[in-house]
Amino acid sequence: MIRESLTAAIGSALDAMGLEPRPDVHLERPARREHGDWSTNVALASKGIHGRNPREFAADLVAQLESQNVAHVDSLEIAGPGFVNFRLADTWLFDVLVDVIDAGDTYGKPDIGAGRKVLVEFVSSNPTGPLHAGHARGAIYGDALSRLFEATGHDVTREFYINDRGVQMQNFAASLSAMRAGESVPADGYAGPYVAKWAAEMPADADPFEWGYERCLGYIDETLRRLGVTFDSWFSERSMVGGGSIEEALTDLRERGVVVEAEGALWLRSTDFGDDKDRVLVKSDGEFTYITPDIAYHRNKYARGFSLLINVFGADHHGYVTRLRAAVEALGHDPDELEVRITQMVRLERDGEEVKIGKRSGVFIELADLIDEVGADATRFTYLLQGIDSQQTVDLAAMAARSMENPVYYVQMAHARACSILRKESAEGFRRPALADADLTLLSDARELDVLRAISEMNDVMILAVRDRAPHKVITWLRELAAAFHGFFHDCYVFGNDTSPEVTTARLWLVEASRSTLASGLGIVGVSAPEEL
RNA sequence: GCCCUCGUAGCUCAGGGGAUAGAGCAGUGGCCUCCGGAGCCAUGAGCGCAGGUUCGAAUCCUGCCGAGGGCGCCA
Repeated sequence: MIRESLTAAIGSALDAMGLEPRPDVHLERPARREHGDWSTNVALASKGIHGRNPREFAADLVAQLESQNVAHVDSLEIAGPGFVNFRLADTWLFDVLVDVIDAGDTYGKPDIGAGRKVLVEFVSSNPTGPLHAGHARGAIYGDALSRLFEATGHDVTREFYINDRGVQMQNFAASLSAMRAGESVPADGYAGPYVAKWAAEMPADADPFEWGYERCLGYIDETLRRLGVTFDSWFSERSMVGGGSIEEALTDLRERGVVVEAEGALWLRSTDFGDDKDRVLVKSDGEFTYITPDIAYHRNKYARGFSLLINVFGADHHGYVTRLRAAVEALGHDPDELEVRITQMVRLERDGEEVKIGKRSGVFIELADLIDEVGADATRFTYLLQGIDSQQTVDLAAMAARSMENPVYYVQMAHARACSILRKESAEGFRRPALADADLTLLSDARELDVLRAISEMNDVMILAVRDRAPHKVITWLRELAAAFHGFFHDCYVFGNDTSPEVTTARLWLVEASRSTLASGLGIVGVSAPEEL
């Protein structure tokens, strides 16, 4: 690949110049085409090593590179304070096309993980009611991140932690019972319409706790599946109570001397590990606080041999992060292996009016309703448009629109158009020569080359997206690729009246490569790639 | 009061310490004998404020202002 060959060429040029120690070489795609196809700032960045004027150093570097006759490189120039810009022949883009066709679905997916075991915990909502729209961001982000890890060679486990023990579950069961008996729900109970609906379904002899638990979790799973989100593992909090692992965690903490008894309670000395106050583990009434099973849960995660733990939390739980990290550190684990990603809130609008979400607000939008209204693909794509660090505002009508202004439709349309051209190829009975026999140099239109340039960026985008845990970078790139393809589609007819068979052949291979890359990219974010819309 | 995230074009948002900060929508103006005009092209407008680090800052650091969220022996 071109990045590797250019990096290697610069490296050996630096060696030939006797630069010690050899600096890291950063190659980038300049924002402006006038600055060439590729650019390196190494003459600037290594000023501390060579101590020379960066432009003079760059001149020597260019001379070295020119003597190497690097493949595809047309010309080199020094620009600005000391950048070295590479201007490449279009032939490098034809290699990209060949790479895509050869690699198929594996194109642009670097093996960064080398099988590294990653646990992604997300959603983990209480099994006391349906998922609502507020859960969508975490669900979609967690799943897309998992897909991104998988696509880059990681061994991913998606896990849902079930808080199936404690006061909330008891309130929920009590509410079901009361509703079933025609009584009003307890003061701290659940009163949403779904409770009445489920209570009516509940058999008279059912245990409301167990029945409600199954009913609710089944519905959560069903809703998530409709979004294309499936979990490999459902981890029950109750399972730890029966198995004694909470007690083991407490014993472990005691032996490590990081707990203290005071005021009738057992406290974790979390201030020793960066927390701003110590936390109660066992209340004076003998009950655990909510953090105690969680400590045991995370102790279990480490014990299962994952080398990276990722927790996706909503912004309303961010205050919990410090004490959780303090707790795992108190257990002697490396807190750097635990990464907590916080998703900021999403404001849903309809006609400019905020649509309220929240179980207790009366008019909450169930996630299932959202999927009904806009569809799984549009929901996923829209929620992934932006990074999770920013609060997001989305309009339901815009999300559901079946027009090119809707980014999900725009990208899927590019794929569908590619498919329509390939269908036309069959319909016309066109006999396309093998790729090796195609003359790709006929792809000389700026539109054609722009498509190849966009395709060529996939590998770099994947590296950055997984490094930054940022699936939205894949989305941004997909939109650019789709834009390039639409431009090509508009200006370069594959079966035009005055298109020669040779040009048709080259363009068909370009269409094939585009279709493959679009489908692959959509797969990484979990959005379908229909052949027709 | 303390902690977290954010502040970029009229709106929704991209932006890897690099060169003249990008895209969509909205606005204005162009372009339809042919693969889907559900489109394509052009055009105006912007880094909250003030310092600092650096050859170079939207990006890193500090302070201020503004928005959202969080600070329990609740989960």
